[in-house]
Amino acid sequence: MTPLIASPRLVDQVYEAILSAITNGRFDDDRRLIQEDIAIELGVSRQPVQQALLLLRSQGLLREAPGRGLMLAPFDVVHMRHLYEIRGTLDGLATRKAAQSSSDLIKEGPEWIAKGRAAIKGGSVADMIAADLDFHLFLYKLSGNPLIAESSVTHWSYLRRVMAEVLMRGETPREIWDQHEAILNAVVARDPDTAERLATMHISHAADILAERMADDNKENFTAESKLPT
Amino acid sequence: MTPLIASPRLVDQVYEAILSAITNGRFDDDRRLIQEDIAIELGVSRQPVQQALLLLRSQGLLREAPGRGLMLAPFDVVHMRHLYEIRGTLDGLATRKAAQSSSDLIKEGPEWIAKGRAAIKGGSVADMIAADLDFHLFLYKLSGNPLIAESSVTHWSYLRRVMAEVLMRGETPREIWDQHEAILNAVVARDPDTAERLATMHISHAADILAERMADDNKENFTAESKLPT
DNA sequence: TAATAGAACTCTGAATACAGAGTTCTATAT
DNA sequence: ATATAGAACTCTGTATTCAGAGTTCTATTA
Repeated sequence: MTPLIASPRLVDQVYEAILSAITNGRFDDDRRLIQEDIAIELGVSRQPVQQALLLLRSQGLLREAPGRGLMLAPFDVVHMRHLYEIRGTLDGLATRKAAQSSSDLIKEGPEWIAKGRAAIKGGSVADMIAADLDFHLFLYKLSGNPLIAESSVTHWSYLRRVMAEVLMRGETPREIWDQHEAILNAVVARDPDTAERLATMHISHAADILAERMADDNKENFTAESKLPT
Repeated sequence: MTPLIASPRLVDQVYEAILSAITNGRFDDDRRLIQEDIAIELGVSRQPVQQALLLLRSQGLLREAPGRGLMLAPFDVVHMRHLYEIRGTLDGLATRKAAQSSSDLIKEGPEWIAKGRAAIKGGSVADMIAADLDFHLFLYKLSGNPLIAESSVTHWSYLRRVMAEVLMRGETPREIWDQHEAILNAVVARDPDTAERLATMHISHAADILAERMADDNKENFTAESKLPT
């Protein structure tokens, strides 16, 4: 009695396709996204592609290229920090509210933790990111405010890209899942203050790690400066 | 040396046109938005209209109508509360950061307050809403995190509609601008804790007012229940 | 050899055309 | 008078076409 409206809309599929191509690093940083190329590759007309790109651009994932067309929005440490600042407060709110709620859903918590640890053992970056996202979405859902998850969609599509790039090299910080577990415990214990505090700390810790890594391989991969047209 | 790329894109203009039509209450709650009608009215083809609607829908302002086409997303007290919950934390963050920053912009503060008070005296609802938005945007800018303003765009396009509907009847709560002034003072005094606290309180106060008003003229104007297809 | 006019090309945004899903209307049968 | 088959209509999503802005290439000239 819930779904009712399936969405076989081409736009949505194209949107997903492009998004996953981006997060999987299948686009070079300086490569321009040409409507027609994508259309041909996906076997559709330019129309739905154009709309999907419009959406992606409105979410800040793509930028107007100086000359012509669109390209990936360059990401730099500053921008990442800004993103995490917002996510920090939003996650704090979500976790606080989760600790105040009394949903049955809470029982699923340990499962998500287990999955996360398994992903780390497994070694697939994509799986790790997915598990991380899943855990946070779980908290959002628990919060009872559906808009939190909705707002974070944009952030995550961006973060997935950063995380992918960063986790690819260097080992994954294992303590992340200890922190997740601590957060979960605070939620289960119905301790909103602690839960919020832990969540906020967790996010800022994650931001620090990313910043450090980004600083490391700065020269090769992260070009923050916009090459001005001469 | 900044703008360079003007955007004579039709989509943007159509987007703005529809948005302002919505916030000005020029659409009945149950009226469906027909691409072709809008296109004709604006003297463009369906293409840019469709894209603008896509954007609007992706921001939650429009909903797929059960039968056919799009209609205004129904708003109810619960949804409004969720919105304000997020805005509360975001505004709290912005204000805290504003109090920590040391921008010259702060000097503009009193101007915005004056404008707000003038708007209330003037009596135009649109002006009041604009002034309110302007003040908060001012705080966002002061925060130094551009993403805060960006995230709140969606919220505001929704809020404008609620506020318009609600402020139209009943007098405008005058204390709002006293609160704004108090917030500004805390920011000027470089007192992040107080600033954040005041901002959060301000938002939750505003939410209470809206909720009360919405409850009042509930039966006529605010249809929260989704008429299930029989 | 270096600079430049302009031809050819690329790519986008917008308009128009087309096909299909779902709704409403109408006329017939009970 | 009411129910119903199906014709006609509405509106959407997608494809195709068109026009223009900006770029790149080429050939001519100083």
